[in-house]
Amino acid sequence: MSLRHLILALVAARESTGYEITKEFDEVAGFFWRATHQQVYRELGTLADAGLLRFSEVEQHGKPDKKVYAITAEGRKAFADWFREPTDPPRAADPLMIKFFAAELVGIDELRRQLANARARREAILAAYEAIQAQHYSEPMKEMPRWKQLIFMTLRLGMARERAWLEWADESEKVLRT
Amino acid sequence: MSLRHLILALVAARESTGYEITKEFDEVAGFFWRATHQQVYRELGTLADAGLLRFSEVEQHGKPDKKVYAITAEGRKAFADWFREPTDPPRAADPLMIKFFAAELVGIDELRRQLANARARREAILAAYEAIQAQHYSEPMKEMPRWKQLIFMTLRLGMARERAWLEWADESEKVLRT
DNA sequence: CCGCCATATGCAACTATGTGCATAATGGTT
DNA sequence: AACCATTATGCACATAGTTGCATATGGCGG
Repeated sequence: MSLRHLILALVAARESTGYEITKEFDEVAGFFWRATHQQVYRELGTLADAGLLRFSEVEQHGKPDKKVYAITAEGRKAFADWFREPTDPPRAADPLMIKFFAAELVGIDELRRQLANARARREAILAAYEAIQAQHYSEPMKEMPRWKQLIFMTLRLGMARERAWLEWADESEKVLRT
Repeated sequence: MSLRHLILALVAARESTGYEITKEFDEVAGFFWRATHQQVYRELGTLADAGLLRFSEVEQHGKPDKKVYAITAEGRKAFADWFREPTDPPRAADPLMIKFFAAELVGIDELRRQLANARARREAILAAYEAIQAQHYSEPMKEMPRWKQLIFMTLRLGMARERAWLEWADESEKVLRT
């Protein structure tokens, strides 16, 4: 599992509570990774049990108490070990492909509608990425600190992916018009 | 779940046994979808229990007996209903992005190695897709029957995806060299 | 004749992820 | 006073997917 390692990395970068990590996921959601607060709290618990994280309970006034998690030496080692292992390219299973595969059962018109719908969603995603770029990554890459370049490259992958998909959709629409 | 619907579509296209469907998955594996034989047999059972498929046991000589599954009217309807629902674009979570995100914890050199490794795998995948195209889809698309066009488009998406990734990798390698 | 391969099906256990619900403090809104 | 939003954490259950093991027939090569 990789969520485990992403949380490890987030906590390594900055000591955090489950709530804060969940918010980070919500903000970066889509162009990188997704996780619900349940998943986050559960993983934090598992990681703490395994000794890869430790936490201290912090009392607050005006807000409920919280648990601040920090990475341990063991956690750092586990992360580095995982990092050095080669990563399998993720399988990209798109249910829309099932619709292509089986379109003749239901009708090409309906497939066209499904494709148009998927296109609209993808266009919205790309627009959101472009807005993030315009807002946060408008300076030339050479001027960014290394950490920012790296995160920007993850956004660039998201954009490249959506653009490639949209070009494919153009081609598909052309074929379906015939 | 979508595997359910893919199996429904496969059985609708041609009455099949679990074994045959598993082989279809192995052959199409990667450019479309993946499933183990366990998953396939389990889904077939579930679908039959739900009345979306029915099966007849066929005795064979020289080979173990088999169950041949066919789609029911209910199954056809369930598939069509699913088809008409809009599909969420799948979240594309790539663990390599975690490595970009957290590279400074482990070192940029190691990230470069990981990127080179991922590139090699992606290049192999693209080469495999291109081989499939050369072998099975070498004629102009206009000359293909509709069903073949549609399946070819799923392969084209796989190729578009890998090419986009490789272009992104070029860009990333350039940035990491600085 | 022994082991391997292809055909054929399946259970059990585990991991991963998603959905729904529950709780609790405080401050602001209607 | 009732309700909602924000901060903060978590259990229980359901669904999806993976891994390991089990079983059975029969042909083929060594």
